[in-house]
Amino acid sequence: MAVMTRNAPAPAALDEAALDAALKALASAQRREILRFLASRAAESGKTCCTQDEVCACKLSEHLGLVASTVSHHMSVLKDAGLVSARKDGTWVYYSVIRDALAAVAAEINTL
Amino acid sequence: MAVMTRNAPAPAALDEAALDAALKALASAQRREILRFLASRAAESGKTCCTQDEVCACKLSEHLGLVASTVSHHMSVLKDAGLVSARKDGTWVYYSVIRDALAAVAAEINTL
DNA sequence: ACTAAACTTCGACAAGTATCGAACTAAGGA
DNA sequence: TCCTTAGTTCGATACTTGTCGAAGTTTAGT
Repeated sequence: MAVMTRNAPAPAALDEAALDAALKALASAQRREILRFLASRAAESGKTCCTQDEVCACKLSEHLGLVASTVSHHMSVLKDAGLVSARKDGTWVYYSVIRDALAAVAAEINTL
Repeated sequence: MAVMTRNAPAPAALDEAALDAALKALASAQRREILRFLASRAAESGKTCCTQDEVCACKLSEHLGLVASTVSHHMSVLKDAGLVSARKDGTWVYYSVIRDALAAVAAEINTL
């Protein structure tokens, strides 16, 4: 489900509030590192909690050296900004980047 | 409007610190409004202090409804981030957008 | 039911940011 | 020289953000 337009035609224009949230979310080195980590799929492959293109919060915690509550905070900022999606499965939460959203932000910057 | 397809060679990759400064600068509605205002050339034309593609600080102050010192603060954030350039002429300072810098930030976001 | 694991929410504190008014600097006139 | 105009710098205050540890929630296993 929800694979949809891989051809990424129109990333859908953002309103000012959405752009603001996205840029505030991106204006943090830790959160950009999270996005890069998700984008790289972290694919140290068959670990217990991560599938091929998703990463669980515990991996992020380990990777960044931050406690779980801090990671949770960053993830909710990214989620609220529409830059990542979360999928819960059992006790784990798998995150992945929403590439179209990043593309939309990039497009908005170019039209500033 | 919009001069469009400039050959946009290579906007030059940003290092992490430059990207951080640029995104922090962009993560403010007031500063984005400043960039839009500069980009539109504000060209209410032949006013006393603004040339065709540049805007003086006093115009920004008026446009945003902020006192001069606050505008000065925002402009130095934008300057330090490399997103605008300033040219002093007499008692006025003319600002203009550095479009390549915005393009570089957009490109970095797309490669996150 | 009890326990453990994986998150999230809450409360607190430190650090950073936005804004103002006041004081300062620089440039052009009268 | 004195005065005015355009901006910058400084100091204060209010707001926002990043981070932690502690407590709460949800899910799975025994």
